Amino acid sequence: MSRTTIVDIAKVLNISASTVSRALRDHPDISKATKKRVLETAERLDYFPDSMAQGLKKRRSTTIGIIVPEIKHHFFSHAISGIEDITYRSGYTIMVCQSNEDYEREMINLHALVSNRVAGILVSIAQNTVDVSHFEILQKRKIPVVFFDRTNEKITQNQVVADDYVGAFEAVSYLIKKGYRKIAHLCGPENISIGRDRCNGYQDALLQHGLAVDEKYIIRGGVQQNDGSIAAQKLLQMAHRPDAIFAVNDPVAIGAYVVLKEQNIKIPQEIALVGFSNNPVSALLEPSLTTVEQPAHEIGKTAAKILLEQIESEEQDLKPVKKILKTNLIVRQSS
Amino acid sequence: MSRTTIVDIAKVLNISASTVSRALRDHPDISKATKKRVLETAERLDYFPDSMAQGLKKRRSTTIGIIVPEIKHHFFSHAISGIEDITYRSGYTIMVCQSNEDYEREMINLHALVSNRVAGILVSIAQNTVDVSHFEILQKRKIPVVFFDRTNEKITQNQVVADDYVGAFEAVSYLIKKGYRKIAHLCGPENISIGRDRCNGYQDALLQHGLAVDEKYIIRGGVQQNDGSIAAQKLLQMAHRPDAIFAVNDPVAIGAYVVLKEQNIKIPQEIALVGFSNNPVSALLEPSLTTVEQPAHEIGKTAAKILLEQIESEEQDLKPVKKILKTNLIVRQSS
DNA sequence: ATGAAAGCGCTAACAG
DNA sequence: CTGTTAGCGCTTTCAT
Repeated sequence: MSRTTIVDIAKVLNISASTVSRALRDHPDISKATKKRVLETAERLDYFPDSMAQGLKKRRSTTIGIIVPEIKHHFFSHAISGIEDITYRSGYTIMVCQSNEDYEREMINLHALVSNRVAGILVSIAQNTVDVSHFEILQKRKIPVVFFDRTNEKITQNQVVADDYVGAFEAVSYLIKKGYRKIAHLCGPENISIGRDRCNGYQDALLQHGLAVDEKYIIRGGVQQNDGSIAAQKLLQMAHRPDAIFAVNDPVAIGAYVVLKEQNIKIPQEIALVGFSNNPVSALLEPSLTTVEQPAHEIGKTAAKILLEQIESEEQDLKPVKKILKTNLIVRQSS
Repeated sequence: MSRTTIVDIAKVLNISASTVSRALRDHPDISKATKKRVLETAERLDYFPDSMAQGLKKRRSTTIGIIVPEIKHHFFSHAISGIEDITYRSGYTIMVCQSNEDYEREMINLHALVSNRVAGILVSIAQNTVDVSHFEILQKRKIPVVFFDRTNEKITQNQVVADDYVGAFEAVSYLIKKGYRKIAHLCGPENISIGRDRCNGYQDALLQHGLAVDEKYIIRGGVQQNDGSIAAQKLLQMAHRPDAIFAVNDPVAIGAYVVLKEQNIKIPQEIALVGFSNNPVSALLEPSLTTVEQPAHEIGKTAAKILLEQIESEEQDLKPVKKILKTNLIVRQSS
C-alpha cells in the first residue's frame, strides 16, 4: 500500500478532500467535530502532508537554502547551526550546499536551490567569486536573500557581517600600544569583504598611530591554515623580520603559529601573533592566541531572522538591511 | 512576469510540452534540431525546472535528508561535508536537521524529511534516543536510510561506523604497554554505540592484559567538553588517582586536559591522557593529545555512497549493509 | 459548514 | 519523432 493522501482520509470519512485539507490546517470554517475526526483518521493512517504538492500549489517551499564555502569550517558550521536554530522554530528546513570556494559550483548550487523553490537563501560567497550577477536571478524570482560574513562591494542586498574593519583596527591598535612596530598582516583575498575590510582596518590603525604601511609586510594569500604557514615562512626569511603578525583569521594564524613554533621563535617575545574568529582551539594553544571574537552563531541567527522577516512580510520591495555585528578583542598570551 | 515553465517554451516554439520535457532531459526520441531549439529557448527565457513539480510527479525528490545531533560539532560538520561531496556529484542536494541531542526533535526532523519526500536519509541518533521505532516509518515508505557513527543495538538497517571497540581496545592496550595500570575511562552514554563500544573496548583491553575493571574508574557522562571537566574533577578528588585517562572522545579529553592543566598536573608524567576522534586541535595542544583517529569525512562519504546505491538500485529488499571503518591510534605526547 | 472543480508544473503512457 | 491526455497531492475559488 502506498502513502496516505488527503483523498484517502476523505474517502474513509465520506467527506471531500477540500474539507480534509481545511480541517488539517485548522481552517475556521470547519466544525470542531469534523476536525477531530479528520485529525484522528490522519493519525491512524500515518498521514504526512506532501511538501512537494503543497509547494507546487503554493509556488513556494518551506525550505531555506544555504550556500557556504565549506561546511566543515568552524565558522560556517557554527553559523549554520545558528541558522538552523532560528529556521527550525518557524517550521522551515534548511538545504545546505557548499561551494568549496569555487565560483562555478556556487552558481550550480544557486540554481539547484532556485529549482527547489526555496523560500529564501543565505549565502556566504566563495573566495574566488568576483562577479555576483548570478544572484540577480533571485530578484527576478523575488526570492529574498541575505549575504552573511562574506560579501563584496557589488552586492546591494541584505547583509549581516561582523565589524571586520573595526575588529582589525582594534587588534592592530592594541599591538601598537603594546609597543610592536613592525606589524605584518597575513591578508585574505581582497575581493571578499573579510579580506578587504580586515586589511583596511590594519592599514588605518598603522596610519592613525603614525606608522607607515609597508607593503612587504602584507602577505596576500588564502584563508586556510596552510596559507598561514606559507606566509610565515616568507616573513621569517626577511632581513627585517616583523615583530608582530596579525592574521586574517584563526586558521591562518595557527598556520603561522605552527611554523614559528617549529623554528623555535618565541611568541610573543620575538614575534607576537593575533588571529581573528576566536576558534575554540585558540584558547588552548600555548601560548594561547590573542584573537578577535567573531560571533559565528550570532551572525547565523541574525541573518536567518532577517531572511524570515522578509519571507513572511507582505511587502514587495523592502529596502536592503545591512547589519554589522560587534567584534571583541580577546587578549591572550600570544601578544 | 512569472517564472518560465515548460509550457512557455512550448508555446514559443509551437511544439508540445511533452516534447520540451523530453528535449530538456535529452530523451533519445527527440531530434537534434528540436533539442537545440528547446535548449536555446530555455536558456534565453531563464528556464529552471521546478523540482517540486518533478518530485510530485515522480513521487520522490532529489534531496537527501540528514539528521545529526549538532551541526557544529567537529565530527558532524566533517561528516556532512563528506556526505555533500558525494551527493553533489550525483545531483542530489542535502537537507540538514539537527536534533540538538533531543529525541523529540529527532522525531520532528524525521517527519519533516518524510514530508519533503527525501530520496533517502542519513542519521546519527541523539544522545538520549533509546526507542528507535520512529524510524520504522522509513521502511513503510521505502525510504532508504543509513545510520552513521551513532547507532544502537535495536537498529537493524544500514550502518556505517568507526571501529569504536577496536579503537578503544588498542588505545587502552597501548597505555597498558606503556606501564599505566590505573586507567580511568570517561565514558559516553551507553545507549549509543560510541559510548557502549568504546567502553567495552576499554574493559576488554584491561581484562585481556590481566587487569581488573574498577567501576570507580569509569566515570559516566556526556560527550561534550564540559562533561570531561566534570569527570576529571571527580577523578582528582579520589584517594587513589588514576595514572591515565581514556576519554570517549576528544572534546571530553580536552575538558579533562583543561582541568589537569589548571591543577598543574603533569601530562603524561602524573596522568596520561588519550582521546578519540583526532580533532585538529588535539595536535596543537601542549602536550599534544594522543588520540584515536576516526575518519569523519570518510564515514560521511561511505554512508552517502551506500545510501545512493540503495536509492538507485531497483531491488526492493536489499539486505542491510554494515560497514565498519578502521580507526588509527595516533600516539602523541600526552601518553 | 462543506463540496466540486480547476490547476500548480511536470512526466509518461499511449497514440499516431 | 512528436502530440494528447491524464494525473502526481494539494489548495482554493466559487457554489451551495
